[in-house]
Order: sequence, then C-alpha cells, then structure tokens
Amino acid sequence: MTQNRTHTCNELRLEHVGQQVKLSGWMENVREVGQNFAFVILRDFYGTTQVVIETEEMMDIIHGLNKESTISVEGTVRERSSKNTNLPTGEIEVVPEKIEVLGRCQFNELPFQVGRSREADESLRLKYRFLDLRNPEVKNNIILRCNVVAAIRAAMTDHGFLEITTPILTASSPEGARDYLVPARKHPGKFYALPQAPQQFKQLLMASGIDKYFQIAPCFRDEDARGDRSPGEFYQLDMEMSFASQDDVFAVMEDVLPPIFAKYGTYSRASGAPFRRIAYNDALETYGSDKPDLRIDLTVQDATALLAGCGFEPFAGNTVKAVVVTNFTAARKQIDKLCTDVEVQSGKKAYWFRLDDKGELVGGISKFVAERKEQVVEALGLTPGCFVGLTAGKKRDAQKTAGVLRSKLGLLCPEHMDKEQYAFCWIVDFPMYEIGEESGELEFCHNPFSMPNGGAAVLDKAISGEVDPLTITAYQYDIVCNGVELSSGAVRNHDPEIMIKAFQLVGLGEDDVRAKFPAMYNAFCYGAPPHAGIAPGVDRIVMLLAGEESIREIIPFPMNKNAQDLLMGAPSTVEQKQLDELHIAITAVEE
RNA sequence: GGCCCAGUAGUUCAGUUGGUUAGAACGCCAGCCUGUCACGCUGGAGGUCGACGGUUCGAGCCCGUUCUGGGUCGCCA
Repeated sequence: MTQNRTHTCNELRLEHVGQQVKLSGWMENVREVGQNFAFVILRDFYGTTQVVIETEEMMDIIHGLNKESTISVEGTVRERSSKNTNLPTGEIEVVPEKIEVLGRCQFNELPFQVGRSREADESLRLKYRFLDLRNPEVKNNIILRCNVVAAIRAAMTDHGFLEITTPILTASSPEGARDYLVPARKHPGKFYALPQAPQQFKQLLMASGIDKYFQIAPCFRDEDARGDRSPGEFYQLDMEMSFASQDDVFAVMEDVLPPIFAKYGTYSRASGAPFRRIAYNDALETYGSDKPDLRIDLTVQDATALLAGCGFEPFAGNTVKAVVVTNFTAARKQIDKLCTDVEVQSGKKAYWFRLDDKGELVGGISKFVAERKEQVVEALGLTPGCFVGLTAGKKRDAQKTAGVLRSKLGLLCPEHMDKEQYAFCWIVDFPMYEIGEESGELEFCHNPFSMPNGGAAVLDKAISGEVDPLTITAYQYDIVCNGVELSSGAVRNHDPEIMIKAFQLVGLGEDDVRAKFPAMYNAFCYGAPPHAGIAPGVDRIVMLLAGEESIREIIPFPMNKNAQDLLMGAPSTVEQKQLDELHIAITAVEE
C-alpha cells in the first residue's frame, strides 16, 4: 500500500491470519496485564486494531511512549485466543516484530482524554481541536458533512445546475448584516467587503444568461452567535434559476433534500413532495412561529374573547393564546419547569390550568376561569385530562410565546410529537412591508429584491392609497425543517420599473436604487429573465442530520461565541508595517 | 449591549448553617498481574477554590467589583 502501512486499522480479519502486515496509527491505549505482556490499541482514521506485546524488547519501546504518539507496527496477524466480537477487528491481533516511533506525543497528561473529549470544556476542545477531532464521535460529524456536501453537489448537478464560484473580495452592501471589511492597499481609505451572501452575483448570473446556478457558498456576517448560528462565516447551498416560478424552486428542493435527509440523517423518514405550504400569518396564528416544528401535533388557539374580563390581571386588554394538550400526565414539577423554560426563552410568562379526570378545573389560574367553565370547555374543546397552557400580550408577543410553549409541550409529551422524522414545510406569502419598530415608518419586511404578489399594479394602488401596503405579500418563502429555518428564498424582482415602485413606497427614489445596487439595477435595464432561488444553510442541514444542538459540532474548526479562533489565535494584532501599508491607524484600544 | 447560569486537582464534578489537613471518578506516576478489551489490585503525586476588595475570630461557601465561558433576547435585509 504505502511505505508506512499495508492495511488500515479497520481492515484485518480472520482471513488475514498468518499474513505479514504493517499498520500505522495513534497509540490509543496500553493495557499491561503482566510482565512483558500488554495489549496496545492502535487507532487510525478507519478504526482500531489490537497489537499484542509479548517480548521485553517491544515492551521497552511501548514503555517509553506516551499515549497518542504515532507509531508503525510491522508483524504477523494472529487469531486471538480470546475474541471480542463487539469490535470489527476483534477476532485478530498483530504480533509485532518491529515498532517504529513516528511522532512522539510529548505530554503524558493531555488537556482531555481523546475518547471523552465531548465531555470537556468547549474552550479547551477548540484550543486543542486537533486532539478533539481524533475522537471518532467528533470526527464522524465532519465526515457526515463531507458526504452531505458531496450528495448535494451530485443532486444539483443532476438537476442541470452549474456550480459557479463568485468573489470573496467584493463590495460592501448597504443593507442587511454588518460586513466584514478588508482594507484596500492600493486604494487608501477604501475597503472590500466579504460577501454576506452571493445574492447580487447570482442575480447577475441570471442576467448573464446562466440558466441554473448553484454554489456551496461561503458567507460572512459580522453578527453575534447563537447555538445554531456560528459567528462570522457559514455555508449556504445557494441556488438560482432563470424563467422560474416559486413552484419551480420548490420542486427542485423537494426533489433534492428528502433523499439526502433520509440517507444521512439520524432519522430515516423525511417528508415527501410536495411539502406543506403555510402562509406566514397562518403559521404565526396556528403554530406561534414562522418556523413551526410540524412533528408536534399541537396547535395554538385564540382565547382572547373567551377569557376577556376574567379578572386575571395579565390578560386584561391583551391578546390571549391557548395551547391545549390532551391526555396530559406530566407532574406539577414539570409544569413549573415548563413555564420557567418558556419565560427564559421568550421573555414572557406562560400560565396554565387543567381539566382533571373528574372534569374539574384545577391548578394554575383555574380560579379565574372557573365561573365560565362551560364556555371554556366548549370553546377550547376540552376533555377530562386536558392541560391548557396560556400566553398573553400584544398579538405578536402572545403568538410567539405560545409558539415557544407549544415546542416545549411537544418535548414534554412524546404522545404529541412524532420525533423520529424530518418534517419539512414551506412558509409562504411573507408580507412585503412592515412598520419599523424604531422608525415608525414603512420598511421592507425582509428584502427589497422580492417580487410583490400582484406586481406593478398592486404597488401603484398602494402608492395611490387604494391598497394598504401592509397587506401586500411577496413571492418570498422560507423552507423549515423540524422547527429550524433552513433558508429564505424568493422570486426576485427583475423589473427595474417595479423595483422603483417598490422602493418608492419606503420613500426611496430611482437614484437610491441605483446607488444601493448599481450593478444589479444596471444589468436589469438590459433585459433580465424572471428568476427565483433559495439558499439553505449547509451547516444547519448537517446539524439536523447529525442530531447536534450546537453548530460547533459540525464545523471542522469553529470559532467560539465571541468570534475567536482559539486554535489559531484569531483575531490577533499585526505588525505596524502591515498597518502602514494598509493606511490604517489604530486610534484607541481598550486593554 | 440587556438578562440568566457556571468558574474548585490534568479532565468532569461534589463540597451540609461560614468552622480542624478541600473530596470523588477518570487521567497521570510507581509496584504487582500471561488474554486484556472502560483490564484488575496496591500505593503515590497533583489545588493561589477565576481575580481583586469587603464582612467575620474564621470565607471554596456571605456581600461588592471584575474577568472568562455557555445560554437567551437585541441583532442576523
């Protein structure tokens, strides 16, 4: 095979007994069981093989070595006298004639034990990521990521998409997230920016006549991290299609994603085409979220009128939402924890009462609803054994808190959550505009590139005041899986005239459009095809497939929450000479 | 930036109302052990209890400040 090995550490079986072999790998463990008698576990990328030490000569070599050193072992394959059928190579062992030290591990105490690295403190794991990745459990997520990316590439190519790379050094974009800036040495005072997404480039590709584009695209946004959002950089399956409608994009995704999820996922079931489509407003009303987990069969009901004037102070003057759970069996302690968890996550309180087995209203705020028991039971469809979770506040707050409550209840009641599957849905008909919370003015709700439902005509009516702009929806959609938003996408606005009208409503003119998106606007003036696309997050897909809660588990070299690379020591200070070349003066650094 | 939680041995953690010499497991070191496979047995080393200040006769524990990490909200067109 190579100079260093004839086989991998997961290759030898009974059929190889008697053969002369050479293996190389890390010395994972040494079990000494007697004078000059020990078992060495040799590990490489592929697996482990037992090496049996039976001579003083071999023992001396092993004795002088720390675990995690790399060695090569030349010897004979032998059938074990005591087999371990739990291991692929458990029926054989290698009797060495020669052991060579390839790379010495200089430390007998490691920052953590490799096989238990997932239990160690995360900062330590990130600093010693090369040790962490030796742990098969950790490494396997990275292998999964490779397989998923390869499968996505194959499927997209199969569907006639071309993988085209777009620039990493580009221009700062005026809206959206905070940019990462790169000073331009040849242009003092000017900056490149790393792309937040290849959005404008892919639309330019459409205007260039590329029919179907995709890319596993690196994206950079200087925003704070979350459990499911890594700081700084991430990857998207970015795609765009010419002369395409919303349905065309849906059809591609419904064809590409489920087989990959079913093959590589923790669960083997994935929604088939077509995925359920839920209008944005309906999703908020029914599931309390624009990214509902459809594995949970609970829904949110409105109880505002039902409980108006019941005397419970938090409900007064507010929208009230209810989540009813049948056959509720969780203990009081769990209910308290549920309410605490909801408040931690949503910042708003949850309330509750139950209809017990005898049909009596009990617990929580039951005394406030007792006098209208009949109406409550009928309106909410309660049966004995029901739990009713309640939230209150302004409409959106009550909805969203109920959404959090619904998710937590799903986790608490296995009967109401068919967990072992990937349940996809599309959220469609997003509003085009909203009133900005800070400005109080009309603003784009998501992005200004989407085609309004109704086109130029509806925008004209909004401009003339015949139509409330807040009622205009866009051909904008999200793909959601198990409560995780994988991506937004849209049918783009490719018509300069419609674009100007869309911007006019938020108080911007043609000059502003030109100034903000010069290349794209200009290109669209030369005859652009209608086009649509989407960009599901690769990291989140792999997370779902691996069943991981933290995005760091599926990234080879992740940064920590504070956007620091603890392994490489980034960000770091640089030489004054570098700053001078870039025309940068550091004005103040807090120490 | 706001809020919540956590910092004790190399690692993961326990530590009672504030009270003698701060413990356990794994790891490490030494010895024993000829079929282990999470090997076993015996012994040992290893601690500025994140830092600073305060209360107290006495602080790992109480109070204040601060640093670090994680979660969450803001933010992410």
